[in-house]
Amino acid sequence: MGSSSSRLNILETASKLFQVQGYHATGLNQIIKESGSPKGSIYYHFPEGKEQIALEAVEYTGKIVREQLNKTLTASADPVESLQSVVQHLVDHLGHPEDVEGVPIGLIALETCSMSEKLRKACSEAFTSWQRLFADKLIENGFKQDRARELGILLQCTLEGALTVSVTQDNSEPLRILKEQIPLIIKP
Amino acid sequence: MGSSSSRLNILETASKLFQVQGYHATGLNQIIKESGSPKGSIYYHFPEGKEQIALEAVEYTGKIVREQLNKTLTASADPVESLQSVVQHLVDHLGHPEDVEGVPIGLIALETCSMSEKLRKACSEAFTSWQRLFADKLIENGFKQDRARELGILLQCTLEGALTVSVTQDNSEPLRILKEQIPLIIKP
DNA sequence: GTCTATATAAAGATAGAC
DNA sequence: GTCTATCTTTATATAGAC
Repeated sequence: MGSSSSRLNILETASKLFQVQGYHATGLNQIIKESGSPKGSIYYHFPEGKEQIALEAVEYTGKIVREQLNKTLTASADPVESLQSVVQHLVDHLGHPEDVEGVPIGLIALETCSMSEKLRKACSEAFTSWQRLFADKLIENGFKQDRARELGILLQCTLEGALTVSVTQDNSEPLRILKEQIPLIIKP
Repeated sequence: MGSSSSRLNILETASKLFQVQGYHATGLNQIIKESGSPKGSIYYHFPEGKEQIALEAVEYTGKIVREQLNKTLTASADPVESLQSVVQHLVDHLGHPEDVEGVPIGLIALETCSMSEKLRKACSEAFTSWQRLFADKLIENGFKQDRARELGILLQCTLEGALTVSVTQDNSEPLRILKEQIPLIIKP
């Protein structure tokens, strides 16, 4: 261990800050301060600086969200019901972005995709992995592979959008409407 | 006129930059440089500084997108067909964010909603106005008012999300899938 | 109304003692 | 591995000549 504890601590703090505030609004100074680590440590653990931290933060958040999605999706056998649980979970955490599942990576994706190809790819891969989880759930329930893939992408996009609009409007209605319309969208 | 030309020029330049790069990545210096206006002018026309420019840029972009949506939505009587045209229009402009309809205001909305209540409200109102355009189109075509409102919100969220994911993945597939699924989503 | 020079704060990054 | 002091650049913002 040794370094691990301090490194992970920085990464967790950075991940939360990047999610809520975005890449450019989050300064190294703030990461230092909130993580409790000194500025010297940050460049020891992440020698390539801010971009490296962001890259690892995106991968880290991608994995956490993947695990959370997996848990929620397997809680019920019915795909409609489990997808509705995913949306409900977002509604429940709307005002509390201190949890890692707040506004995942849409913000940092839009901020950095035209600036760093590395970061764009990392965000893209996180999105793809979530899409695949939705698709797999549908395949398990008898959907054809191509149709499941299509719906997986559509679902992830719709979630991303409804979350963005709910946060912006400070209102859970967009997410609640999406939840109600899930049965309509999930059709073979 | 007099001031109008210079002022509008700054606003148009700022709107494009905010859309593509976001609020924090866009510096006043860059707005000055690309608009050709001198730094003195920017504080003459926008005495409250960057936040005022961003606020007016969001309102400006909201209006431009509203006008563009209106045009596309009235081109065909059929709501499914005209909504598909809206999506196709986004696909066509994916790689060219120099047009104002590139990645409208999702980025600046996420960046600023937890930082400035003024800006959050401006973004929220732009979203609402677009949702209303979709709803009105559906009401014209015999949808009940409540159902049309619901679908208007869902459509705007889905567009926002599919655009975000398409830009991030550098791939029009998410938007194209959405286009194909519009008939499935638009059900009374 | 236009433009330049400058003030001031904060960013990312580095050096080097411990 | 940890911490501090500091370098350099850039950001927003202002003052004041023209």
